[in-house]
Amino acid sequence: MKHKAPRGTKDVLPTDMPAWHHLENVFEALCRAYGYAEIRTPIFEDVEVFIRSVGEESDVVQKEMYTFTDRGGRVLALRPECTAGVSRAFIEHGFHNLPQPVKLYYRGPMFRYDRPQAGRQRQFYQMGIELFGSTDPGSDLEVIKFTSAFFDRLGFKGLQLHLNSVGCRECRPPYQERLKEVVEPRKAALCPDCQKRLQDNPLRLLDCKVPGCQVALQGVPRIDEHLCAFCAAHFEAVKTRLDLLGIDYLLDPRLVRGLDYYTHTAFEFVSQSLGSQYSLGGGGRYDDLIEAFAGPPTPGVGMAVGVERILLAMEKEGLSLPPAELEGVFIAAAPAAMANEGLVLLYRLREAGLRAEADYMGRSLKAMMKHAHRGKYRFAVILDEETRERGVWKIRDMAVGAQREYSYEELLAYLLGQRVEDRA
RNA sequence: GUGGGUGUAGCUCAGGUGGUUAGAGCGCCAGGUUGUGGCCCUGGAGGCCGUGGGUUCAAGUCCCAUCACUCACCCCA
Repeated sequence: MKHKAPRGTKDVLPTDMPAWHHLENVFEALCRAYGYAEIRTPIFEDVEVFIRSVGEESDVVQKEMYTFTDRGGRVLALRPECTAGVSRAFIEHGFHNLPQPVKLYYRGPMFRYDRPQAGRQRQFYQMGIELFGSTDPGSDLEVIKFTSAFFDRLGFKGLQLHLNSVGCRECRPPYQERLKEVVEPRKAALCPDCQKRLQDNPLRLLDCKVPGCQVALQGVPRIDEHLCAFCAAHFEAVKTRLDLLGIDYLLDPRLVRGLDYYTHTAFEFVSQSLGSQYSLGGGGRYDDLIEAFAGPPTPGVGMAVGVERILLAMEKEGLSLPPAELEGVFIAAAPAAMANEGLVLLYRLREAGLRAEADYMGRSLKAMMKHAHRGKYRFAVILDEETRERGVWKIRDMAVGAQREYSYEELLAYLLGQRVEDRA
């Protein structure tokens, strides 16, 4: 084969679409209920947008970005996530002048240059929400509850919600210093990556999975024990609200998340059935992000879920989609009829918005019936020499096999008036 | 970026130690006594055996490279 989809990308085929649409429909129904409005931002931005938001030191920026220079010499990058772009748009369009909070949702492809694996692609789809303008713990709760409701409606059982607070610019730096001090003497026991992290981004030490590092880090100070008064109170308030709504969570002091803009609440929904790419979605609070873009200080909290990964998990857990209904009309007509009244009927039905199809392949009646069956059409209209002579139209209900004859007017009234719900 | 596994029809997979015209199931197409789907039966189409080199009289089979997928690391959706 000469050309294949580029490494780490996938075609989403017509047969995949029912599952995709199901996810999108469930997500958008929640957005409506929760009051989120859609925004679509460009698929690429100035690299700076991502460096400033996601973080210079993050893996995403360091080694996973698709960066390129356009013909005008602009340095751009395909978006590795969408919070940065949405935040940029928030400032650019003066959304801080709107009644707060401003609640936005998005969906679309993201790009990360990473080694592909099941559940990890170079182009993948995320759907996410952002709530700007409030520090109220209720807004953290809303975002988490939204995510949890989303997974519930898809039929997930047993997903785990990991929860942590990563502090704020008041309490995180002192904590990071403490961490450095404590870990420094044990430096020799750490993996090379962690030795580097100790310098650049000590928080990331915490979620290293190398066994040696975990041992070396035992008894290290926990961030949830070093939060400032504000952060501690905020975290408590979020937890209280989760309890109130009966949402189970697992406190995970090692949950750090790789995007540097997070402050306070960080959370992640984790699947047991997925191997190492187990995170189905996550998010948190980012109170300094808008300011980092030179916008007016504006807190925010948001989340994103990964479409392909959810689909994988649903398949593994045997979660079914709503069954496909029989729908529409297949016109099984002899050639002479199809050149005349069959053609007229076909477009009459289509103009009325019905799913209607006829044969272009010169099939026999038997083959057309089979085709109508496989194509999941509800009705077959059968036109042959005999029905033409008698001036009647045969219609067959494929669901039950019942068949009857109508005049043209009756047929139209039946198909258009009652749509396709009732039986022949 | 590091290490392991895999790569044969549209799909899921068979093809001991290299040996003629590469198979099955599903799907697709056609037919089963002059045109009515589902079940069943029969037949047909469809494969540069991922790609490129090499070894050999002979390679789907062995070797090397490359690409892709996959698992783990890493990272995260």
